[in-house]
Amino acid sequence: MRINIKDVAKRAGVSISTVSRVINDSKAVRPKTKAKVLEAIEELGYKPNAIARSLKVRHTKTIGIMVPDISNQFYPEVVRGIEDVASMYEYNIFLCNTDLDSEKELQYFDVLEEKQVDGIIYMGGNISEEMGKRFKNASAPIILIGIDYEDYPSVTIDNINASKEAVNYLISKGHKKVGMITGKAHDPIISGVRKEGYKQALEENNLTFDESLVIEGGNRFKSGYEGARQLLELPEPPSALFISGDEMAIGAMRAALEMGIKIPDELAIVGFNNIDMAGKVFPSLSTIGQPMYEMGAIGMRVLTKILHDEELDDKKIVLNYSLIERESS
Amino acid sequence: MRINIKDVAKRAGVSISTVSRVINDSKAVRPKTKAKVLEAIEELGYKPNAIARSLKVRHTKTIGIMVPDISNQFYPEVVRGIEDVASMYEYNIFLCNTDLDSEKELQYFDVLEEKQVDGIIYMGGNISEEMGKRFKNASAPIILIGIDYEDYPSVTIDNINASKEAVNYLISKGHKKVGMITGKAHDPIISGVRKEGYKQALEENNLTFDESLVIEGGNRFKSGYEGARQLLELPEPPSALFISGDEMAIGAMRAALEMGIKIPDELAIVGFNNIDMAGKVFPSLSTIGQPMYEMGAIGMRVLTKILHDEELDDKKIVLNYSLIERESS
DNA sequence: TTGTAGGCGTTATCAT
DNA sequence: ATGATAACGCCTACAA
Repeated sequence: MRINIKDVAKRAGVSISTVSRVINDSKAVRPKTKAKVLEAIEELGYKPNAIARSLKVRHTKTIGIMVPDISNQFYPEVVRGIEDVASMYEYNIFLCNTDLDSEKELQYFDVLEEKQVDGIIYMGGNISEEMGKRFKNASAPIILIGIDYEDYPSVTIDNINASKEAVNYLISKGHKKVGMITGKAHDPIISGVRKEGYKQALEENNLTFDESLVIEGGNRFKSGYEGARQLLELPEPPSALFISGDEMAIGAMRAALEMGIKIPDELAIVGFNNIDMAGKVFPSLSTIGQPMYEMGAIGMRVLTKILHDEELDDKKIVLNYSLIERESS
Repeated sequence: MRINIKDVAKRAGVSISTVSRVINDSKAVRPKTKAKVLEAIEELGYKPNAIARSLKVRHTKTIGIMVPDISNQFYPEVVRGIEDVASMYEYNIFLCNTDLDSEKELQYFDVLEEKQVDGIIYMGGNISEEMGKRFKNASAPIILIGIDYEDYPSVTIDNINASKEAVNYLISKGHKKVGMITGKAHDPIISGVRKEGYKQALEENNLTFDESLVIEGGNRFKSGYEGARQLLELPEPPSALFISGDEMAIGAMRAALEMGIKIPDELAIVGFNNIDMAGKVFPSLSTIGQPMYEMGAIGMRVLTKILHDEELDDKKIVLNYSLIERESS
């Protein structure tokens, strides 16, 4: 049987209140009795029950994080960032994989609230209407990472300018025909916004946008591979590819290599995200770097500020991206 | 103010017990009153407080998972496996990154217990003495993944035979001089056991073990890169490398490629783990495949069995590894 | 079928 | 400086 505060009170010959006082070291308690209590705790191997405590104090020191898929390259880094600062402030994290499935999202959101998390960090493609309602009625503060929505605090990068810069860069290298592989069509940022940046860059450079040069991918290696094959088998294939996800970009490189197309001489590629592997593959991948760890860390940091009623100088944080030139371009 | 069971009781004009009964749909409750209650719940947007519930029922439907580093290639997969089956059984997971630091491990273990997790899944290099004590006194069942210890349930692969098979394979390809890059020296499995397999294979093939051909790495890309350079610059460099981690192996490939050494013609490499990227890099990496997702899923499955007092036919589960031949060998 | 009340392990207020 | 005691929100005998 798990032992509780009462047991140690008895053992130490004091009341449970003083035991409580020493474990929270609140108020003054005579050194001598404190010692007695500590001793009892030690002997009994007592550990306070955080659940009971939470019920009383009305917070749990835990936060929930909703992420599409932790096994997807992009997220472990940001989750790590979150967890590092969470643990600094003594929060634990519930990890929830939503697979971008709005049913799952809703469910997780509910249990997170039932479990009385102090805050929620949300990552995902887009916020469904139903989810929006949940957000509105949420009893815990919500932070968005990688996405923006209404007036919730968020940390993002400027995806549109990042994309524009990527394809501008490709164009500046002399490419007249640059193709693109996006994410799933319904994803407003990986597909929507980044494609918009791509279009704008083309326009600014007086190149015509050609729908047949952009392929809808699925964010994973395979769709990059297949997308690239499709593009590269065109009668007049593009000489450069902007791909809105590194894993897809690596798939695309693979396709090119297999087709005997030389990178970067015959085909230049720039990806997006700067996942860990981007710098490690051969040839290494040029890409737009998102500061993933920082996005997580900063997101969690603003959450702690909200939780501790600290002043928030900016609800909408947009971090710097960077164009990382490597061997693929 | 968060609304509670009392509020809905009042609203529905019933007692809190009947409300409790409908939300747990235990016992019979007249359809009509049930409807009333449901309606009240709906109107009020009531969500049961799982903390209060946990305090009463003495379990939390959450488990803790301790992992060295979620941003390290190997773990996201297994965590995903864990989470998938956890969510099937309606458990949530606390994710803790220990960095293999025993201080952190101890701390996390304590808060996990204070937060009354129903079980703990532990992954890590080795179990310190202090940690062993914690295990012994733990009030929650513990499952080990990727490591074995005393009589705790564990799911692993046969690392020694896996390693042996890897280098046997290399030798069968005609290599007489095969080097190795291990993990950190103190890690009993990534360094200890896998190195042992390497030695045994050498021995079985009447090749002499040469300490200067094995380098202690650090599990990451960089140490693979540096280790390979070191080995490859030897007057008589090995023609094959067995590397006890794919990320290091990819680093090693990189080093070779930069040195103008052709893979696999001049240097064959086989790694360990079969991380996601192993099949995606160029050239693709031959490796020992650990069923990472399954290890997580199965580990969690046995935990649920323990939690539900189901029969456990085997405490020590060892899964099949597989030698995956790709382009690097 | 429904309601009353005690208790889960704490914290915090109010006495002492 | 310390001790009783009433919550916190829920579940569950037991009673009605």
